[in-house]
Amino acid sequence: MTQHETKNKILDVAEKLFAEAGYKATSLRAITSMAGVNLAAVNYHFGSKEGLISAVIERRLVPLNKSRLEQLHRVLVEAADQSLQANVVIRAFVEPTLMFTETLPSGKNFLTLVGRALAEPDETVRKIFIHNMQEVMTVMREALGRSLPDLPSDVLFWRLNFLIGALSHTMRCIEKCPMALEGGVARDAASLAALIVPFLTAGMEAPHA
Amino acid sequence: MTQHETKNKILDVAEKLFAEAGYKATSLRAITSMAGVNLAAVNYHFGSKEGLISAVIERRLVPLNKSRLEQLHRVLVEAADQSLQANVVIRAFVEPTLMFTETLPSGKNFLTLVGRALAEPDETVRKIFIHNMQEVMTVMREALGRSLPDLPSDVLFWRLNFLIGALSHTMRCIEKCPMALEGGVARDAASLAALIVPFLTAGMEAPHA
DNA sequence: CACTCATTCAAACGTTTGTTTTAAATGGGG
DNA sequence: CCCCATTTAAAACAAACGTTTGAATGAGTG
Repeated sequence: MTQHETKNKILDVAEKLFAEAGYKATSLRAITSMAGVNLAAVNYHFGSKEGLISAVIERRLVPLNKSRLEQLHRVLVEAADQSLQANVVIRAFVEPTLMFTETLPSGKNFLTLVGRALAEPDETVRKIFIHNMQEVMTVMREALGRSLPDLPSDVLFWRLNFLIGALSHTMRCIEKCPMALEGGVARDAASLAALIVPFLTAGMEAPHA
Repeated sequence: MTQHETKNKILDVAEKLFAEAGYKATSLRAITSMAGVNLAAVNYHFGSKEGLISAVIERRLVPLNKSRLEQLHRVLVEAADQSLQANVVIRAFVEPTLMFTETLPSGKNFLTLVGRALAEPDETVRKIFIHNMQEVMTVMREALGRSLPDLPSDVLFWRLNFLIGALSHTMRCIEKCPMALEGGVARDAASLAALIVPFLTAGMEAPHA
């Protein structure tokens, strides 16, 4: 097995097991044995378990955020002179996110993993995630601010948090909805995006006291 | 130290440490040493670590859900003949939740803990939480359905999930917002509720395709 | 006082964890 | 062909984990 194959096999299995059982509860022995590689390979290639989770997250989050930034910059340029609509900004952020499940076979695993990152008690994981989200969050905030010029800064801040909360919960629900009430119909990523964008847009545009 | 004191001291410390570091990463030794009790006391009084987290959650979640159900039943009765407004239903659910921080000194710890429950990778914790949420979620769904009679069942289902996601993220943000962008102003529970209710109401009432 | 029994205690149990260290085998690129 | 990064197997490491045990404690009761 070549170096490239070994590293990728570890990343694939780790992504799957981290998504299923969480970072803390997944042992390196479970990962390496399922990947069919030696236990020492993780420390050899990634330095530590922390290096592994970092690599697992960044392997997919960097391209995803690149895609989100492209979409955001596109709608910002297209609306350079005209008014920028909130639903356009929100769609630019949400669609690359949810569509990620269909870009890769392991897309659902990754969305589960990263959708849990903000709620992760382990500071290690949270810091890796937040560090990678800094830029796109700043741009997102500016874009939303431009589309909602009458919204006070701190109201915008909290509504952006509500948006992030709703979206990250939805990302976790794609693989398996934890609260499945009877009659909860599964949705593909596209129709889920079509459902959540109007919800978030209305919330962002809601009147405030 | 009486039995009552021992059990409560363990519950208080466990609530705090579980909120800070999560269920898996918090050891019984850390809990018992901080509580000033013997290590074996946990297994003696709660049977197991799982029994402890169950007791920690239910000690506060049962009264909280009782309060939420009271509010929901109240608004359902008051609007028995007239039309039921979505913002009234949402406020009946959200306000007891966020106000919980001011009912008890450890309210923020508990909200952090339970706000993370749905994202918890450990199936044990998730099942305890979901089991305790079943009834109030059913009532909440019925109430929202009555206030939004034109909303298809599966759209209501997903929007309720968006609501839960936004609220649970907010619950975790009360103690410490993980994504703190510059200019993020802290809010007390009351003004946070006043911020999130219009957001969620507009989202629930948004037009759908 | 003696007895009871729930509670507390120190100590140890067996298991699992991440990590490191051996040494030998492997195999692709210069 | 040979070098060297890589892979492997095996073992050991110290540390931390949840749980169990059996003796000590001590307040309440007859």
